[in-house]
Amino acid sequence: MSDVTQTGTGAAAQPNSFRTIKTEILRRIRDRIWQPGELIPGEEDLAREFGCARMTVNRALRELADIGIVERKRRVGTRIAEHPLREARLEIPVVRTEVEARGAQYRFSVLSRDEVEVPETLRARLELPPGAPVLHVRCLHFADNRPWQFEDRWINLAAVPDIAGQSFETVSPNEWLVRNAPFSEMENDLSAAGATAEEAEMLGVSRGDPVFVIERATWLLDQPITLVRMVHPSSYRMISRV
Amino acid sequence: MSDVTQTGTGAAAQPNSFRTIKTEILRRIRDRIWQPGELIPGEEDLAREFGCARMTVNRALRELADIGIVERKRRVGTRIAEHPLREARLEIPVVRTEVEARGAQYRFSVLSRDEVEVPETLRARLELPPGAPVLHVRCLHFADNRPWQFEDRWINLAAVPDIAGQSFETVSPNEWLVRNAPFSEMENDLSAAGATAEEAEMLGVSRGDPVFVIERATWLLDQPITLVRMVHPSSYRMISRV
DNA sequence: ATTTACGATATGTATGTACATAATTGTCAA
DNA sequence: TTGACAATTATGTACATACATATCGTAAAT
Repeated sequence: MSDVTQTGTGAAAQPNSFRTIKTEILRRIRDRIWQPGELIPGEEDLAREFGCARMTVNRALRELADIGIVERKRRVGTRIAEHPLREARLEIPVVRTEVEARGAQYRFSVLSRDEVEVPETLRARLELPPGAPVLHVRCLHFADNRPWQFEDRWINLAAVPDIAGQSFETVSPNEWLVRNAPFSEMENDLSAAGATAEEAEMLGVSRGDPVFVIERATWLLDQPITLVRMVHPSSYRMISRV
Repeated sequence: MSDVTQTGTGAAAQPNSFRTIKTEILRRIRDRIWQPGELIPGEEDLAREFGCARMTVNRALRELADIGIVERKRRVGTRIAEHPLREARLEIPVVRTEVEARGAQYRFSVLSRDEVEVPETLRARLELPPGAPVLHVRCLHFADNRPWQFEDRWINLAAVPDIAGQSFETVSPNEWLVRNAPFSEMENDLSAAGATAEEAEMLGVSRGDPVFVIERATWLLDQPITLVRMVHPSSYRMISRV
């Protein structure tokens, strides 16, 4: 949400833009004029105060509610959130980009590639019908020829039929999907675990050594796209700044 | 963004609500009617097609742009994003809330509490002047009496002087800070590691066992607030949905 | 050929009005 | 006292209109 856009011209910013109102409300919270938990004036009142339409105040408040700064209830009003719910934004980069951003040489290799019927264990997790065809791909990604990520991915072929013809010689499944299969819902599960025998071998660590695991499932509306388990050696760090 | 709200009454949903349009657009993307990178019809056209006002289409498209599904440019139009959704939002909950949300009993104990001059190793990381007074607190958080998180925290006393008088008998440092020390910048570093001797003892695991580590630093503008290392046993999962 | 100016156009936003919906409050009856 | 129900009210959304703003293409000027 880039709210930094300005007029560009030397002209003063609109005094009654929803952005102005948003900022003013944030200021009043910061300066403790409105305390957490407190009920603030209604849209009509604010509109009168700021000399704008109720719709404008509505948009400002709605966007503040979207990011958890205020809480709104019909018939009740708008109140400053008690615990200004903080959230960090985690970037979800393409592996290649991530490796290259660290100045390392990127390389990947496809370990296996099978078109199969969805195993029962995955069926529930991905919300697929029994016997649905899926593509199972296992990849190893390298940074400067050292194992960076072991990727074990299942792709719903019904959702992404075009991928069946892909050889993944130059473009990794990860990158292909990012470019060709949009999704609207995503679930990420981050954890630490001990490396399984397979993971240990792939990553060049010992069995049971700590590894950083990202399990991600994506959907477009209700249609499952892919489920992937990405395992990194413990030197991996996931960093986010807000 | 809870877009699941429905009418509740048996009545059919408004055919021209911005939600309906949002869903229909997502459907067309899913069904490959509109491909990634493709320019879709303008707001006017869509409004005509759906039999609604342009404002309604505008809101649908704006919200889709907010979550990265489409990209919009003036004079150019709206196109399906090539690389949709590149970030996930991770909630940063209060430990107590997090534990209680899993239906477990929350308890914490303060292991140590010292006011000292900032150690040289931390000075650079926190961008503090040499000799700055800091509060060092170590806590153990429990879920149903099982160790949940080992917290090792450093607090910049210059930024949060009020905390010096806190005993942390009922309110944990974590919670106190969330409620009393707003911050504007945050840096999170997530990783997997092998438990140190101390961490292993605290968490009731073996030394070297995988643990999930969150290291977080926060600032208010340029002023450092706190640096904390939170260590969880490997059963811990950090989940985010988008 | 290159730069500048300008018009066309799609999105961005503000506004007033109207009605829908949820939740609280007050009223009345069992 | 309690429960049911209606009135009230703040937010939620739809719509038509008007104007603002960014940017592209093109034509004119250098």
